[in-house]
Amino acid sequence: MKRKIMETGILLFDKNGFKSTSVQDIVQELGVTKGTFYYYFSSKEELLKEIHLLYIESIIKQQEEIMNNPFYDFAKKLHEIILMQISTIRIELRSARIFTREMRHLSRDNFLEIKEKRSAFRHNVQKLIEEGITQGILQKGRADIITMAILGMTNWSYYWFSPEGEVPEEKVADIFLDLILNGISNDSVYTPNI
Amino acid sequence: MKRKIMETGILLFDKNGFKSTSVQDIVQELGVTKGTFYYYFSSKEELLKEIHLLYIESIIKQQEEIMNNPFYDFAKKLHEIILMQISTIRIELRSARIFTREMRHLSRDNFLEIKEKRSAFRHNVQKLIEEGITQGILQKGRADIITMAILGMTNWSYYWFSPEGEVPEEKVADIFLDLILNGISNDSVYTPNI
Amino acid sequence: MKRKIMETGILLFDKNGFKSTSVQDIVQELGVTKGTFYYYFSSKEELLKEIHLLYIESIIKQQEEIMNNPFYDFAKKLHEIILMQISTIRIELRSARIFTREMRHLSRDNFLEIKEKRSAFRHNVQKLIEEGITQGILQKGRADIITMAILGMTNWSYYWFSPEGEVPEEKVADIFLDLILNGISNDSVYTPNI
Amino acid sequence: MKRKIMETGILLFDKNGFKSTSVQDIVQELGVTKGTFYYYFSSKEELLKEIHLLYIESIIKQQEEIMNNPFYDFAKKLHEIILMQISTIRIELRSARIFTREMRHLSRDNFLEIKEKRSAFRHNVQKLIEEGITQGILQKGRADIITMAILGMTNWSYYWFSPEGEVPEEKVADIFLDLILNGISNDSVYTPNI
DNA sequence: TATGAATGAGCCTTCATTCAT
DNA sequence: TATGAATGAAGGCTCATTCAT
Repeated sequence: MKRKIMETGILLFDKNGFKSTSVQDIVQELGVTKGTFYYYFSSKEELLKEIHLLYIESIIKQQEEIMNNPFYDFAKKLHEIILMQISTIRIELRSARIFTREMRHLSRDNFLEIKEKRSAFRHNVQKLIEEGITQGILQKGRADIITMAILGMTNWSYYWFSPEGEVPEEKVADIFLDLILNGISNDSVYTPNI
Repeated sequence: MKRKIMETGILLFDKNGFKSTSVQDIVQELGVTKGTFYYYFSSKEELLKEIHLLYIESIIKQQEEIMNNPFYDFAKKLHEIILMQISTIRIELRSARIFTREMRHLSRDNFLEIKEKRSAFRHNVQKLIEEGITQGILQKGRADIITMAILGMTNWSYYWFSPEGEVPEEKVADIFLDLILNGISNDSVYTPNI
Repeated sequence: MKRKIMETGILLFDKNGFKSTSVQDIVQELGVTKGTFYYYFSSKEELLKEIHLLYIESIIKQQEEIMNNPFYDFAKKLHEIILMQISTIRIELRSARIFTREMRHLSRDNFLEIKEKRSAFRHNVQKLIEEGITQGILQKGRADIITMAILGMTNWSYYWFSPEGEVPEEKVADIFLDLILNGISNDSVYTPNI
Repeated sequence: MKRKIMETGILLFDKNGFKSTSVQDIVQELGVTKGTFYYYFSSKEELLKEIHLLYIESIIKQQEEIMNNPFYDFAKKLHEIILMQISTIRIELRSARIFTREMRHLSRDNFLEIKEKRSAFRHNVQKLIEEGITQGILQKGRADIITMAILGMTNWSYYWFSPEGEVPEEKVADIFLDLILNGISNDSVYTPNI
């Protein structure tokens, strides 16, 4: 039952937003009563928090498996991390969207707890970029801003990518990775602001 | 007064979200009463709609000025469009965030009206990419997905870029443009998935 | 309207208790809606607080007028204060009962504010007793416990005295005063615990 | 277990009131579940009723032992009854307070049952006063109102007397009895309202 | 142009109680 | 004897909106 409530919560929070989804909406969908909801969750916010935790802990775990894989070189790691995020869409699209949109509705304590894990995820990506620079594979540059550019691409994909569309997720990951590493210009002569 | 209501609405919708901001919150901030609000706006949603329109029409207008500037070549246009979006942060950060987060709270008709303009903006970027390809400046590829990657970078910047930070917006735009055109790898030999 | 809400609140809080009286009960009695209630009071507790304040400030004011009356001697003052409390029944019986029964439902801050005024009332009575002792009118003794005995008599009367009964309030006040000053035994020879 | 539930009920009903104490509060305090509660009591009200009965039957029994003691004269009886009530504080303070405050939450039938016993207690006191008058020990007067004055003193003591304070209960009983019999004025010449 | 009073629907949450196990 | 899951009614409170002035 708890799992069913979470699934329905994810569905409705994504569709209508946390604030616009009432506990009534959730239990009605499940054919149970409000009392049941509060038997499993102490508040609507707790449900939101558990949804956040489930998601962030899942992708942090995947990320760490990639980072710690001794058979992966730098490029493979970057590719896998980007692919992982895009692939996540297929099974956790809704959670991912809730994650980026509804975090502000967590209370201060829960907010900070989630924010910390979110930062950890970002730092791991940034660390990877910095390693690439150290190894001479990447150009020197602002690793922090590059990181944000990459996360921007992947996070934004939750709002347009459709697993049912004509382009499969692997293809999107390839395009992203190629863009990030090589750019899209035909030669390398262009220098901005000249 | 109408302008002041809009400004306060932007402030609060951004800070707390559309659903979590009550008409009471807005008028209280201004020291007027609810009656006043409803004299200028027929509903809370209408305020949201006007905020959306003000923003999207402003950036569409800027975009078109760039696109139609006969003195700009392709690269300059791309640079200017990216810079324009980042620069917007300084004066319209809040509107931009509301734009990406609260659109779902518009009623069907208003939603469609805004969505159309939003698509127009995206299509203009995509058209620019396609021109670049046609002109041989860019490599052949999925212009649509490249467009989403670019929009992802810029839209995401609303959630981390701070005009008060150490990196100025022009620098961010340069980094983004360089990433998009040339990538970040040290050479061009890398080919993913081989 | 605010006054009407207070009157109804006094009626129902006395009859059924603060906790057992819902805001719905109050507004239903008045034929208005809950919104109206919350237009005048920020919470149910605030109504309770205002009821407390109205009562305690009223009797403190009366008490001070008696205490400061230069034409009253000690005995007259004591008589008037006891009579005042009994007389209050006729118009503020319900408030008086709420006062002694529902105070615990005030939040900490409101509780302390009311408690302070309540103590002031008690201290004034005790001060009067101490004056009587100093002036040689009363026997020496524990003024504090005597005070509690007197307050017990008068406060308890709220639970049995009926203004419609055969004994008028002045008569009750006389009996109380006589009991306090002279006791009920036929002579003064009795000494307890011998 | 039943006894433990009653003890906890007494504790919490006194501390927070009947209405503000949930069955959940009680079983939580005991580390058991709601099912257990309903195994021993058919409803929350039944617990309240048993608490009332336990208390009132206990003090009625004590009262009757005093009244029927052939070695006690009138004054001794009055003294013992007052002392008994004050002494009760030490072991049954909470029950006594619940008794005077929560009776209204009993259903009609239970209410009447308890009320009858309560009246019996009061009538016994009044009968004692009347006997004193008949025997010429007390002045003629309204025995009913005198009774209420005495009960007021003793009942009120539940709200201020502390067994840990500097004045022991025997001393309080002595002061009360002396006040009732002899009054507190230094002579007997005072006549009110002249 | 602006106010202030009122509405009514809906929201989150609590809680006494039931019942199969 | 005791548990754990579930119910359903009610409670306090919020809020977008209306309307006479």
